[in-house]
Amino acid sequence: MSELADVAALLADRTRARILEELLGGPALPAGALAVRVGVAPSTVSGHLAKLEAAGLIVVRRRGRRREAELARPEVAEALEALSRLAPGDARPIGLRAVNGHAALREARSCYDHLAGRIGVALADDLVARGALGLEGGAFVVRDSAHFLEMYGIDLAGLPRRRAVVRACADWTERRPHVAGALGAALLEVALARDWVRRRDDGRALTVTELGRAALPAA
Amino acid sequence: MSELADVAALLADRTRARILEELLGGPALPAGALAVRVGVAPSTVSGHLAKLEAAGLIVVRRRGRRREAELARPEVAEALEALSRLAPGDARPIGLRAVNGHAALREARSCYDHLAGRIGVALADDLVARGALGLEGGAFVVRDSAHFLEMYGIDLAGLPRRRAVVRACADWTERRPHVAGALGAALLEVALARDWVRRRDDGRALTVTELGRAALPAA
DNA sequence: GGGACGTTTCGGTGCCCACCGAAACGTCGC
DNA sequence: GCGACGTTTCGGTGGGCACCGAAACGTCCC
Repeated sequence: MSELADVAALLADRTRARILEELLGGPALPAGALAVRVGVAPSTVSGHLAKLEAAGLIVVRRRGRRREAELARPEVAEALEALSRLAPGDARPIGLRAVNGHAALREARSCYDHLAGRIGVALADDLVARGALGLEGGAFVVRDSAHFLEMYGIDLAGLPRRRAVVRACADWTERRPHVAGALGAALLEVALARDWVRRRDDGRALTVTELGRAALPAA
Repeated sequence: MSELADVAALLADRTRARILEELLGGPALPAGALAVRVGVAPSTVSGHLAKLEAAGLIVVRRRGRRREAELARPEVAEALEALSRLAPGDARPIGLRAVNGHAALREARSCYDHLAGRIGVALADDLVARGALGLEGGAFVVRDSAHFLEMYGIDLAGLPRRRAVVRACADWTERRPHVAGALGAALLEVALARDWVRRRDDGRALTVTELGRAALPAA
């Protein structure tokens, strides 16, 4: 009964919540770096990561002598955002206030592992306009004409099948769907690799480069 | 810092989680009834309700000598559902398993205060088809031709303005948007008043009556 | 192989909080 | 008014858990 409380208990600890918020930024982080960022001993972080992994909220990859943690699935990011919408400081009537101080976040940001913000929404619109995607009742479907994406080095057939290939994700600031799922992650990778956008070191915000302004449909 | 953990802590207690799950069913419940349902002393429930109210998760109305609690806003229900999607038993690949035992829930159920399930989705589709609503990028907008709803005793102008008049709510079992917000709540009220659907006493599941099968677009 | 580095395990300490019962408070009905 | 009922406040008890430091473990680099 009430597994809900068990999951919530994992997020109820300040340190674990901070860890997950750091992971929300996108890139996988090793335990030691997390310890510095949230200001606790490495041993403490280690214990937390073990619990989060056991619960399936994060996955931990061995990478050399360090172990990098990242969110396990998009639902985790969605739950985190749904919870922060309940926070007292978040009583914005129509959805801005908290973001106003962060203009960069409105322009372009990564939502877990895919593009969000105005750029993300514009990209989704563009893919629909080009016929690559269809929007059917709030969910995206891939259309045959999506093959032009292979131009960007995205192999649709080769995308991991563990998650929905494409999924609509209601954007936080724009209140419009953008492309999440494996395709969304692949698109963000392409944008980073081609230097259209760059991660700002503080986490989830992205900077659109000159190159990106020329290449991306929204600029 | 990290208000997320504070909110999560409210949901992390088994008893409080049970209380909120009961409230998810829809109707407001007095403290004593909650005590019986979750199996703790009334004094314990009283303490929990005070905390939940202080945090703005529920509102408590005085009604005679009893105090009835209900969820404060749709975001609370959304966060609860987002969290239960993380529960270990909920590892359904494409979104069924947990509901399979509850065929009634798939057919029609109330999601916080509006119609959901197959009926709820069909209703939303129907309203779009009739031109009452438009679906613009994942959010519903009210169109002029929505006036025919007044036939059902729904006064669009008289709906409370505190919340979005109409809002798309991604349905749990159907993965399709249905009508939430004040209009969604009003529609559920109409359906209950005209005996198209009846609440089953166990909470959120609804039964579609013969009358409803004739009147509702989906049957 | 040896030493540095990142990570984990373990024991011990301390705090926070859910629970109940008893008593006080407020409301309803006669 | 006076009981009955629903609810709240308060003190005391108990359990669970986050935290750290020290030591063990595994991996990389020279």
